[in-house]
Amino acid sequence: MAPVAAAAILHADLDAFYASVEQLLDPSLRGKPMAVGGSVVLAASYEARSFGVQGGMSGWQAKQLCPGLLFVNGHFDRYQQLGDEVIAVLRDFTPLVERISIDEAFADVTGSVHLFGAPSVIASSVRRRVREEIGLAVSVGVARTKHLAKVASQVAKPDGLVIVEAHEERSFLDPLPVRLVWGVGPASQARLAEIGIQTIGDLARTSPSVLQHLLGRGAGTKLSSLAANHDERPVQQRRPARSVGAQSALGAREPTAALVRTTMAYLADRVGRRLRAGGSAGRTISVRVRFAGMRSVTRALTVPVAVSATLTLTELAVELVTTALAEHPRERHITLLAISVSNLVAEPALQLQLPLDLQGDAHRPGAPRGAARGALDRCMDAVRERFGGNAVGYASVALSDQTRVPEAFRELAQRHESSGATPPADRRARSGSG
DNA sequence: TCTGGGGTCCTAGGACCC
DNA sequence: TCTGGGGTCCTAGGACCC
Repeated sequence: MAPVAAAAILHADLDAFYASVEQLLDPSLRGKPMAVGGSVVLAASYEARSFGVQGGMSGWQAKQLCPGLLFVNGHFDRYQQLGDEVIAVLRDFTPLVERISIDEAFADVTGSVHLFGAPSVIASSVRRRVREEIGLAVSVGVARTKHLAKVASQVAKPDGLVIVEAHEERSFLDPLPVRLVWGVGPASQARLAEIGIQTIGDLARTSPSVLQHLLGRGAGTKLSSLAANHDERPVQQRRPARSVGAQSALGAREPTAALVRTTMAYLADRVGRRLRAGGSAGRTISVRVRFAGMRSVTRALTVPVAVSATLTLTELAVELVTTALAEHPRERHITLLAISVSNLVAEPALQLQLPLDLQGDAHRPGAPRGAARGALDRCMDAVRERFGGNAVGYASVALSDQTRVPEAFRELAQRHESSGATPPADRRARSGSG
């Protein structure tokens, strides 16, 4: 009898993904400090990182650090496509692939060794194929658990492979900074530092009750078990989304009724479209209002029937935002509005919105009611699918001035839409808005 | 000049029911 | 009329991740 093979998990993480894709597409960018974005750095090449440029930084801050920094617009459709191709390479070795973002995935290759060789061989094959067939560098960590594999891939960057054998897990983890533990961010890191915890080894030597006291019961327990290297989470092929949201930064604006209505219509439209495209609807509608100084409040409402109709979402969201604003009368400006729909359920064949509409509030004359809303949405979705995302829209959305949102982010959010010619209807709407 | 957009999970308190 | 115990659902806020 052969011994039972130890579990082997790969974590594959593309290096500086957006920036690397841009360098792949445009050879003149290769070897140069460059970033995707403009007002904000979405991703920085390794050449830029050596100057201290990091994702999330403001564009101007990045320029201070690296005066020669080149900014390019993102090609988000290409990111999605190339990310998909990398995942497809992983799937050639095992069906057990858990994608956790556009550029990152776990693969359980425990059962694949008979076909493809040892985990280290598989990892090398993945890296070679991604390099040769797609043209990108991917770092890979290989270990017995997801957490170890993920830590290993971080250590492997850039363009490396780190294999953690079962007998060396402790010696691998102990000297690493706590920041590499999944779930330790700036806040936890600061709290841990206060009691002298710097490394994962320090963390592992700290009693769970101390960590629970410091970070809360849930976080403390989770951290203890990860640091003690007890990670039993399986690679899960697909988890359904638990929420769908959209947000829009506004600068500092006076929260007029018109601004709230227009922005929430725009956001509800995006969320509604994605819900319907995914065949789902949600019962809980949450909004977030951010005031100057990053203070923010959230308001949520759970309704008896799941909704996905744009107009219904808009009305509920406007009401929630209006309530939140009324409770903060001293705030002069808002800097962001957001909507999120959770408590998701698979959408029934027909929208069951009638009970909600019986509330009958907030309807403008001529606004579609009840089941008509679902029909209208489906109609507009179909037109958009054929003619592009801006072909039709609710008047208030088409007329809205949402151009403050950086182009890159909007393209990311709207990457499924065609970039073809702007239909006449849309031009009229825009020029009509003055 | 503090920053963009899309998510997940956890906690604490309250309402409500049995 | 008040008390005790237990469960579920909802809301608001926060930390964290990519």
